[in-house]
Amino acid sequence: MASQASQKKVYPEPLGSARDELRRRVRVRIAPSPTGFAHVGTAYTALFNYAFARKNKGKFVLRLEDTDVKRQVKGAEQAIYDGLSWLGLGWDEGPDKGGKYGPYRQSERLDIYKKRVQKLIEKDLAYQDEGAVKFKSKFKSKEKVGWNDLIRGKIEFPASEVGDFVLLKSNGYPTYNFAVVIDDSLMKISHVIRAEEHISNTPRQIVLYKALGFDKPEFAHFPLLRNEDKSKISKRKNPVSLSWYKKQGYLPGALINFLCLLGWSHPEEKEIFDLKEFVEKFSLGRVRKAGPVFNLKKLDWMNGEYIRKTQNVKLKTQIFEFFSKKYSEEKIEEILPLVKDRIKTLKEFESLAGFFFKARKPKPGIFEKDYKKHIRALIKTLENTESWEGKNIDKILFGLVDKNGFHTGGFFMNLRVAITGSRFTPPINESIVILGREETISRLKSILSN
RNA sequence: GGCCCCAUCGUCUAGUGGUCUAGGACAUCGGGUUUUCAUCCCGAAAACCGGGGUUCGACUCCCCGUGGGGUCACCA
Repeated sequence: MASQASQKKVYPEPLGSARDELRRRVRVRIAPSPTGFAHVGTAYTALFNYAFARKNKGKFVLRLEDTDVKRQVKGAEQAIYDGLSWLGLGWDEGPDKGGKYGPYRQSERLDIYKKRVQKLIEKDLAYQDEGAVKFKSKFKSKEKVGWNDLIRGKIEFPASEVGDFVLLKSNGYPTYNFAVVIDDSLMKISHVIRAEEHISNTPRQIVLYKALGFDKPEFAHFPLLRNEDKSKISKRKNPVSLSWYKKQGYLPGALINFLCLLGWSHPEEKEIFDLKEFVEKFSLGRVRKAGPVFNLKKLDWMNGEYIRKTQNVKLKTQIFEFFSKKYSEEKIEEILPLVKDRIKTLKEFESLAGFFFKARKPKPGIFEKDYKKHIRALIKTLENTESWEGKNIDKILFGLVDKNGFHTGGFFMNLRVAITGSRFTPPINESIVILGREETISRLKSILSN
């Protein structure tokens, strides 16, 4: 409803002039290294890059930085594809997809780096040293190297900070700082959007752009996700593997939404929105500079919200798949309305509704008083009940309470515990309707026989 | 330690000099609905790191402290 003009808070996007923008097509990338599982930090980086690319009608490139031979892990590459795909963060070019600036695995670009390093040696900008090739830095004492960061503004380092550093390792592989500059240049990356941990690498890279005769791209450094103690997010202190979130039963849309709100805020202060809306509203100007603490409490709430707004037919399928088709879709669909408001993750379906599929013995002592009396009366009544249908069950149960003068709360709790083995359950009347007459009576009887 | 980045409720955040007795969300606590647990609804408590400037006026701008973080590899 609000027109563009009425939105006062328009942040200037520091992208240079509109003409610059047209001249330079937006191309962004993420460059994970396949050294383990797919990391939530990779997803976070991908999210911002994806949004920036889509928003600006540009391309989003996936490049694998597999230059650390020792830390290479076998399924890591696939895990990255799976994780990003699960979240709906699709890329336009990559090792699996190809593209005209490939190859997209650095291990397949070794000859490119060698050629470039050779040129640097010829120009006396690099030299051999113990089997490696190092960059030769030569700066005047007061020189500065800096850039205008799209998120942080002007950042400057004393050029003296850029010492000589290795470009090509003795095993023929490039170092990160060298490969990243060559690849970003050759792949025509226009905006390097990455976490703030890379700020201190940037001076070296800028120096290299110049030495290699490339234009430097724009840089934007967003904040780093933090542990509770504010240190950089880590495996030790947080679940960081994307597959963990999937296994816990978080919905990809909820995880994405949660990540969106870390370091960025919706211009209308909305909390719940999808990836499409994020792309529409995204701007680097709304990215905060301070590192957000990664706290799952809000994700739990958000996931519950997403579960509640998912259509039953869809949610049914998700639960069916989540539990590897262990429970029948028909049964899940029947139970769903009873549990939808009560679960925060797909995984919780089992703890809440598992009793439908398998009887659970109540722990002794969790019954209310008179439970045997209640159960005996129940069995007697239910055995004489023909119509096993919601309205009738309600009528019969309340009638029973009335007739015998049972304490209502105690009576229903005892029925609940006898049937489900728990005091926290979906609505019990509706549950026994689904469970069926035979199973219900059988479970009640088994309580008395113990 | 050098260099660099950062600083609003417990947490995520709004805020770009006056609209701030600082707004929202999660979490927490209290209440309502309810045969449990949830959902839902209502309410409460909870923050501008400190000190100097600039200004008629600073949460907002500048400086200095303090605190936190990142980075200083033939890791990325």
